[in-house]
Amino acid sequence: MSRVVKVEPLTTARALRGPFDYRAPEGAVVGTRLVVPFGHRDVPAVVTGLADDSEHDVVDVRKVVEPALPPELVDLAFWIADEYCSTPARALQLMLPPGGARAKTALYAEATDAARDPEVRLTGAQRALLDSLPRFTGGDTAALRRLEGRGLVAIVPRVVRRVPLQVSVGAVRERPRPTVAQQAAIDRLTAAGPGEQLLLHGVTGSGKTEVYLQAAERTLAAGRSVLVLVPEIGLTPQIVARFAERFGDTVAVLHSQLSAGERLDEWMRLHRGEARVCVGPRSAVFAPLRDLGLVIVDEEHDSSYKHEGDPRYDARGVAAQRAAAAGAVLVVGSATPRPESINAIPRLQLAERVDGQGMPPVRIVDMRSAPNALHPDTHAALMGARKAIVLLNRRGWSNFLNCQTCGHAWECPQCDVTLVLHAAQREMACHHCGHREPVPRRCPTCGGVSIARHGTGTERLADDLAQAGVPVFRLDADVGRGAQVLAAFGRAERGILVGTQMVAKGHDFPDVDLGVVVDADSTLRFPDFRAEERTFALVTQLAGRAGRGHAGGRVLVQTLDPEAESLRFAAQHDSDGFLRAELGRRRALRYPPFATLIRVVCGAEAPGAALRTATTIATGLREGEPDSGAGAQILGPARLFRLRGRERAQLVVKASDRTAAIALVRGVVDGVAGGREHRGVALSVDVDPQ
DNA sequence: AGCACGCCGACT
DNA sequence: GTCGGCGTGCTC
Repeated sequence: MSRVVKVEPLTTARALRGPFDYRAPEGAVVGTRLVVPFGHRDVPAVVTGLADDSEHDVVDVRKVVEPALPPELVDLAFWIADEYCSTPARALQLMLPPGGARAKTALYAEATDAARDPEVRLTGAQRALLDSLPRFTGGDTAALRRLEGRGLVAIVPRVVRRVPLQVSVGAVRERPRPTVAQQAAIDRLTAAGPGEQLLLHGVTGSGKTEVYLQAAERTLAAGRSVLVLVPEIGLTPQIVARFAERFGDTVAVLHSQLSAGERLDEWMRLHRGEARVCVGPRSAVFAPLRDLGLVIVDEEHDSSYKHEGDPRYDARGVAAQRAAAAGAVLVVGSATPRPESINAIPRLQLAERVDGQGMPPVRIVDMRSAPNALHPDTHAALMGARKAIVLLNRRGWSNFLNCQTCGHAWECPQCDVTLVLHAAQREMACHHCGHREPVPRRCPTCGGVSIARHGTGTERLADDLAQAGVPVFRLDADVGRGAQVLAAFGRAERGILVGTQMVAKGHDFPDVDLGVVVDADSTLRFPDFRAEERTFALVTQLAGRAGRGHAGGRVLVQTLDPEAESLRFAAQHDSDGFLRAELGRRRALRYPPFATLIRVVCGAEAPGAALRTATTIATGLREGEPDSGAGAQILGPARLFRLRGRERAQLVVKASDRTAAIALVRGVVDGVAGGREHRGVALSVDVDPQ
């Protein structure tokens, strides 16, 4: 029995990391959760190791907290801390069971032996009540309490499970007969050995989900568990429903739209091994599944797999690590796989839709001489369509207001961006920090009353189209229940679904006959090496949503750059051509997957502090680089726009040796974070930035 | 990161 | 006289 536990206190400080030693409580193992006295306060903590003695004077822990974390998740946390240049404590925070709720109990009544005595005198109602037991007391608590008082009934609290899924019991759908291509993929997946990775590249509608389901079925039959990651569960209820339908109670879901209680209960079902399939978004990669046999990452190109807080983990990378550590098979699937995946993972293809239809024709619409947000041809097509999906990646009414007299532009007081007009709320909002202010009546600088509204967002476009007399359904972060909007659009005979990127995800409606990308340049012009990939994926995904019905369909893509390669390939549905060209470009420019990028962002309120710290880090990196073996270029530092009142600066490391580069950055950043001259500067390291 | 300790200025 | 400013140092 070890006498000392090695403990990681769950603090957020970069400069502070364990392990710290405490006297081992009874039964402590790796993963045991604790509250420990730390400094002048009590702090939650996790046991990360055991030892016989310590060089410190150890003290007792305050308490042991149930349930413990599975030890594999403790290992995974250390891997994340290293891989994403964070700390073990921050990584461990990600693994904790959902907080803010306790197990729910209700009163449960059972008849005692005394109740069986024929001498007992009861009214008819009491007899009926006794005969209905055992059950939860429900509305009969008072009556049952009276019987309890006579010793005829025992009432005890019992844990009740909160159930987030409506599993349609008995509605188990006939499983479709796989196509030849699906069967080949299923067989290949089933034959895959421990730790093997496969990429399922299937066009929209090619039946990837059925392949996942059958692979999952075989994994479960072999006694192992299955993890299924999806981009955003609110917009992809269909895949959850299909897993639930096929596997019933064995499926647990974990996502932010569940109540805290539901989330805890689902987590506990996984922890106890009652549920052996977990479906969820990014954070579900930390689900406490045991004996993992299959990890599925659906829509693997989706950027929501990247976490934007510290640690800035990539759930795709974490999923691969988890699968490798568990000896599980990893399957990543997409109609538009990332160049990284194509380069690294053997591919299984599903080239045909299961309904045998081809892809809809895509036309590129040249906007260079069009005065309005919609080209006249687009407008005409929309008026003639039965059901259309219109994608405009800009929320609000218009994204830029200025005074026609003096030119004053309205900007966020905290961030260096313009405020976006939201007409329905009669306010202007900053999309970065959430700042809001009323719509101005006059210019604060010159008093002018003529204010121009530039640019078109989803709110304005939806309004314009509704004016034209077509039923419009708007879907973006400003409208509450996205699933309800999608359901209403699905039921409608006719109409236009207008929205941001989310309209191109997950759902499928058989009768959509037109897809429109209003402003393909909004992703294309983004100053980012993934701009081409994003644009290609967006157009291809939208094309996949249009033309599923008998009438066929078509797609219009408005752009100021009709020659853009990503649009040309998307219009030809040539994903292999696109990937070949994109990989060539990435190789030439030394971008991922041919190099690793690491971004370091410094932010501070004090003027100049962020840039000063970034410069110190850049200097440190340049000095350390020759000995590191990372083969790294250090780009920057460069100023970023101000955010939430904080000045920011970033630098980027582009390296050949990933592990060496991560070690180099970690060393320099931890050194700077530990020193006091850069206090007040927040440091964020992003390995593989999006 | 917190939190306490400690050593200096302007108020009841 | 004390209340409290935030510089400095520590957390098994």
